[in-house]
Amino acid sequence: MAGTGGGRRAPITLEDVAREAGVSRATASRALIGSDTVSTPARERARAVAARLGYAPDPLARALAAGTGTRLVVAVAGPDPTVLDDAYTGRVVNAAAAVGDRAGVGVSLQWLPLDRPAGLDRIAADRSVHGLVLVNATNGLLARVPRSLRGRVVSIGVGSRDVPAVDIDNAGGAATMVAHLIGTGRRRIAMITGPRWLPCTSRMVEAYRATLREAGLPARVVPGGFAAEDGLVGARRALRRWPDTDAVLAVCDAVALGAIAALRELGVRVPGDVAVTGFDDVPMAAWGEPALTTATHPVRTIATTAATAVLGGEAVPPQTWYPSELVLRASA
Amino acid sequence: MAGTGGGRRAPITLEDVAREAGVSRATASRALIGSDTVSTPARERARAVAARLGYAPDPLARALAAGTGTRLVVAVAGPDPTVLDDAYTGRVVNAAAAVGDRAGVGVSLQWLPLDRPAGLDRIAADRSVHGLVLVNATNGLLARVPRSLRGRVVSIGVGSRDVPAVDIDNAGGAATMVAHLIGTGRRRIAMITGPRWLPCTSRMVEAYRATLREAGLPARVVPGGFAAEDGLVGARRALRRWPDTDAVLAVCDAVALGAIAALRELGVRVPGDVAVTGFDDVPMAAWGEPALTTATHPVRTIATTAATAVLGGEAVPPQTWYPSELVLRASA
DNA sequence: CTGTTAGCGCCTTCAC
DNA sequence: GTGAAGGCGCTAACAG
Repeated sequence: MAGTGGGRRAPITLEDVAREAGVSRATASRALIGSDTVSTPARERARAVAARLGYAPDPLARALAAGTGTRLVVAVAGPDPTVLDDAYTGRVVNAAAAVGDRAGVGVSLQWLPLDRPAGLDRIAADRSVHGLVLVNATNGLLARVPRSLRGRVVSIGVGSRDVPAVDIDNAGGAATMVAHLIGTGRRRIAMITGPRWLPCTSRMVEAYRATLREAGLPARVVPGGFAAEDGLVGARRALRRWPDTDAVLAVCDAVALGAIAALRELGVRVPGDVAVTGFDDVPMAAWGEPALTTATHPVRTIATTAATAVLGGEAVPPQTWYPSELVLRASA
Repeated sequence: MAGTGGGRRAPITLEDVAREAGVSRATASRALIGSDTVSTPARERARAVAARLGYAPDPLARALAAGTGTRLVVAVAGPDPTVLDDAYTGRVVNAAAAVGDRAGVGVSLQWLPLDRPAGLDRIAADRSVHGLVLVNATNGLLARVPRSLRGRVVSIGVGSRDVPAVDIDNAGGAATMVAHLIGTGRRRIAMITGPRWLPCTSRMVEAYRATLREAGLPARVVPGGFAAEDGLVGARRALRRWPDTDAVLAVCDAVALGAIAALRELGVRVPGDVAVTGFDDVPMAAWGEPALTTATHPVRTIATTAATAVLGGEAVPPQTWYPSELVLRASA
C-alpha cells in the first residue's frame, strides 16, 4: 500500500494531526481515544488525517500523562535467581513481550525471593510499571501484594482473593494421566512432585491422590522439583522404597527424562517394567527413547491471557484454567 | 535498613529532593545526574537527600525529556512467526528483560519477516523504542537498517559495517568438534546444517569444510534447520546418499536428537556405528540415550552483552564472538 | 461540543 | 554555580 514510506526524522505528533484536521489537540485526542463527547464530523476528520499521516500516539507521553507505566514486570518467585533461566520462564516472557509490543509496553524480568517480599513493594512503588505478572507465586507472597497493584496484577499459578490466577488445569491433567495408567494395567503408581515450596503443583498431587483413592490404590509420593536431576533422584528413591513400582508419574517432562535415566541405570525397562509419564509436552520430549507420553501445557496461551489482562486493565475471572490434553507416545 | 517501608501512594519526585535539599530542581537534577557544573556541597546535599528519601528518577519522564524510548525491541528474523516460539528466542528475551529491568526499560518481541523489511522502518519511527536487538538477521535485512537506528542496534548473529554483531564463535566450535571426531577415528563425517536463509550458521559450515579439507577428508553437507524434524530428515538423507557415513555433525542439539532418532530407526548404533554431535548444550541433551556430545552456547551472556550495549549506547566492537566449549558425553 | 489552560516528571537551554 | 523558564507529547480539568 504505497508504504508508510521513508520519512526519516518525522515524528508525527498529535499536534500535526490537530492542525491538519483543523481542530485543537484536545479534540483530536478525544476523537482518537474514542470519547463520545466529540461531534461525528470532527471525529471522522481527525481519524482520517491520523490514518493518512500514519500517526501513532507516543506510549511514553501517554503513560506519563495518564500516570500509568510503560512496562510489564514478570516476577518469578523462587528460592534463588536460577528460576529465571528456566525454559518455562522464557516462554512466559516471550508471550508477554509479544503482547506488549502492540501497546508499546515492554516486559521486564525479575526474580522474587521467596523470603523477601520487599521486591513487591519496589515494583508497586515504581511509576514506570504498568502491571505485574506473577509466576510461581506462593500464598505468602500473594498475601503481600500491595493494594496499589490491585487490578493490574495476575498470577500464573495460584491466585488469591485479590489476585486473579491463570494456569493450566493441572489437576485435571494429572487425573487423566493417572486414569490412563490405571487403564493400561498399572497398579503401583509413584509420583515425583514439583518443588516443595510451590503450591500450584500441589493441585497435581491432590488429583493424583484422589484418583488413586477412588480406584482403591495406594499413593506413593516422592518429593522432586522441575529439573531432570530431581527425576533421577526421585525415581531412584521411589524404586528403593517401593521396588514393585510399575509406573512413575513425573511433574514435568524434564523430571520424566531424569526418571527414565534412573530406570535405565537400574536395568528396568520403560515402559515394559515401569511406565513413565511427563507433563508439558516440550518439543524434545518426542525425540528420546522411548518417546515420552505426556500432557500438553499451553504456556503461550496462559501467558498471553495473563499479559492481556494486566495490560487491558479489565476485570478477570478469579481463576482461569486451561485444559491439558494427553499426548500418548511410547513411554506409558 | 529500616525498610523503604510502607509508603503507599508517595511517588517521590525530583521536586521533593530539591525542596528538602534547599536547591532548585535544576541543581538537584544536575547533582544526581553527575554533572560537574555543581558545587560539591550542593551535590552532596542533594545526593544525601535523594538517598534518604529513596528517590528514583522516573524512567518515563526521563525518556520523554531526552527523546529516548523506554523499550528494547528484540526482533527475530525468519520466514514465519513461529521463530518467536523457539527456546533460543526465549533465552535471548529473558536475558534482555533482566538487563533492562535495572534501567526501567522493558523488552518487546517482534517477528521480522525476511521479505518485508518495512518492520525495521516502523521500529525506527517508533519513539517509544530505545534500541533494537536483531536476532537471526540476514545480510539483506542488515542493509536495510535505517540510519536513525545507528548506535542503538546490535545483531545477535551476523553483523555489518553499521551494525555490530555479538555471537558465539560457532566457526571455532565447529572446527573443534570436527577435530574431535577425526581424533576419535571418524573419517566420513556428514553435516546437517541450519536453515538456508540464515547466514550466521554458514560460518559453521565453512569451518566444517575447512577442517575436513586440511585433513584431506571429503565434506558431506545436507541442508537442515533448527528443529528435530530437520535432523530426522537430514540424517536419513545423508545415510541414503553416503551409506558409509561414520559421523553426523548437527547444527544444534535438537537436530542431533532428530538424527539419532533416524539412525535408531535405521538400526544404526550410536556411537558404535555412527557418532552424532550437537551444538548448544541444552539441558535435556544430557539425558537422552546416548547422552549427547555437544558444545556450549552461552546465549545468556551473548544476549546480555547485546542488550547492555544497546542500552548503554556506548560503542561496541564490530564483532564479539564468545568461545564455545566441547562437552564430551556418550554420543561421539 | 470545543478550545484553552494545566499539568505528568524530568532535562536543558538561558540568564543571573 | 545556580535558578527560572520552556518543552518533550499527551490527557484531563476547566471554561466557553
